[in-house]
Amino acid sequence: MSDLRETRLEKAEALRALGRQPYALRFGPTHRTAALQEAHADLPNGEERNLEVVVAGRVMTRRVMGKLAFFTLTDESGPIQLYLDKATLEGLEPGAFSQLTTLVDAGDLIGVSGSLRRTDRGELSVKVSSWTMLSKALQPLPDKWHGLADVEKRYRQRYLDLIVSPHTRETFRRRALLVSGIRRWLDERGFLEIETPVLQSVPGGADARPFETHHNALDLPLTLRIATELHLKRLVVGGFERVYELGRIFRNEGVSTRHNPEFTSVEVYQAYADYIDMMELTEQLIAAVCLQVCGSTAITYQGTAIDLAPPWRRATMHELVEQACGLDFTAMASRKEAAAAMEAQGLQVSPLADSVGRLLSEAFEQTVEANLIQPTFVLDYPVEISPLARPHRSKPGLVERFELFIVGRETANAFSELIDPIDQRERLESQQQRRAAGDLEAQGVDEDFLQALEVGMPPTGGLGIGIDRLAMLLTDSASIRDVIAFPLLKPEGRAEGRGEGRAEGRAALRESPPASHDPAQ
RNA sequence: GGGUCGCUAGCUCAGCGGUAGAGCACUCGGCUUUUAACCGAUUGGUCCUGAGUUCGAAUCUCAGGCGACCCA
Repeated sequence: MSDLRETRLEKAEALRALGRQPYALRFGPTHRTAALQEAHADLPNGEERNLEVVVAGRVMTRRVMGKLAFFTLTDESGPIQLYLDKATLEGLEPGAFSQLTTLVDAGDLIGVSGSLRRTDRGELSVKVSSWTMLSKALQPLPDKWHGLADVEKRYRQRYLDLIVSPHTRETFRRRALLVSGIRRWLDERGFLEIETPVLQSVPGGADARPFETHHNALDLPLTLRIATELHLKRLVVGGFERVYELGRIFRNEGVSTRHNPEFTSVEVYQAYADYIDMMELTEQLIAAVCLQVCGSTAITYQGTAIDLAPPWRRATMHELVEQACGLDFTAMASRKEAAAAMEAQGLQVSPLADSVGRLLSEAFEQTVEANLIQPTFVLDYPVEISPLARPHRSKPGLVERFELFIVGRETANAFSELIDPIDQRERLESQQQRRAAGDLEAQGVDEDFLQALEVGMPPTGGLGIGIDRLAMLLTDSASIRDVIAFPLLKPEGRAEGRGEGRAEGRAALRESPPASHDPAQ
């Protein structure tokens, strides 16, 4: 409501009139609040410690009672109580107490200095002797007790969610630890992170529709990358034996609790390795970062206990499908036979699935996937759905590929990479035909990538891990939007009305005196 | 793409055909040990948007917007 905002603007002006700037330049806290809480846990109730501390943060709650007041101040590490005693504050500066209690609102950022005192009720507090306004908030905080319950508002105004929800802060803190932990683990093992282009002429490396954009100066249509795979492989051709890239991927797809159009992956390539090596790498890497982030490899996800201690279960797709629905796809001689068997089991058969291998994959999705709760490597995929993976060393029609499933979700995908340039060309051309036939997710032919393979690529193991899904797992988050700070949402319908409000606000600000921080003055 | 649910004060919510409500926040007054402080008074509304039904719509109907969840 603009009334609340007007009141706060008036308070900002009142501060200026008193010689207190509502927006400070800098401030030097001596401590974080959590460090104080920990270091002075032994301070008895009702006693004071003769130590000068300076803390800064956001005022979360105010309790004013005449000549004494208590505020809760929160910095990134957590809260601490401010003990505001009129006699102490006004001893140094007349009016300081009443200014503090009338011109500082919940939501403002302030800095205080004072000594430490534990109140009679046992709350460690900074007994404030002086205070500084650091940033005057014009908007009120959400309800201090209920917080921000509106899920949509939590996503649209994540800053509010972060201010009032410690749990949300912890989620993004853990995500940051996860990302840095993965990089550190790989760096320590000699992997180099090399950045590859986001803007590409030929999207490749995955089956997905890309976002399309345009380069003006070159008058060139471009797409945002749907994978980092083909460029990282070029780097392996170039002689880097261990490379990775952790970064943003863009796929022009729907939004769900498991999909955001932009998401984060890490792809890892190791020369002279195969998919067996990548399985080991995957479980070691994920177990290590889980231990760092969660303190244990035994975690709980949405009420289910998950054990990420290696080694993890390994089973072929054929075995898992047979166990789940009794269908032995190794015995299926034709698509027709496989389709009939699936329909007899009550499974859905898509007309787009034009081979035994694609039907196997559909049967897997329908009968197995959701039940793979504990970490499971699913091995040996049909070649038709794996155009970049090497043919299996002993199983015709299959490739050396695994996907990792945890809590029913695909979390990683890896191959013994296909390095035979002739085979690769045939596979991509076959993809191209599907594309021409209307499969918008089928890959195109990247001639430069094929050229690179012809120069000679060492046998290589490659791996991709979905960082967002891993973050969901390690933060016990039900939706991918809970682990993406600013998930994609449609613009609000009421944007016009709000825009007008903001325009008024800017105009109002311009009416205030000329900026005193102009260096020319 | 289909289904279910939601959208009312800054926040959290009630109201479900008859004057638009509560708690917190805000404003004012009181209060030197509170921590969802308390006590008293006041203020605050495009009931998501539009159309329809009706003497009368936040409430019923239809269409649309945004979101959540489930299914594909």
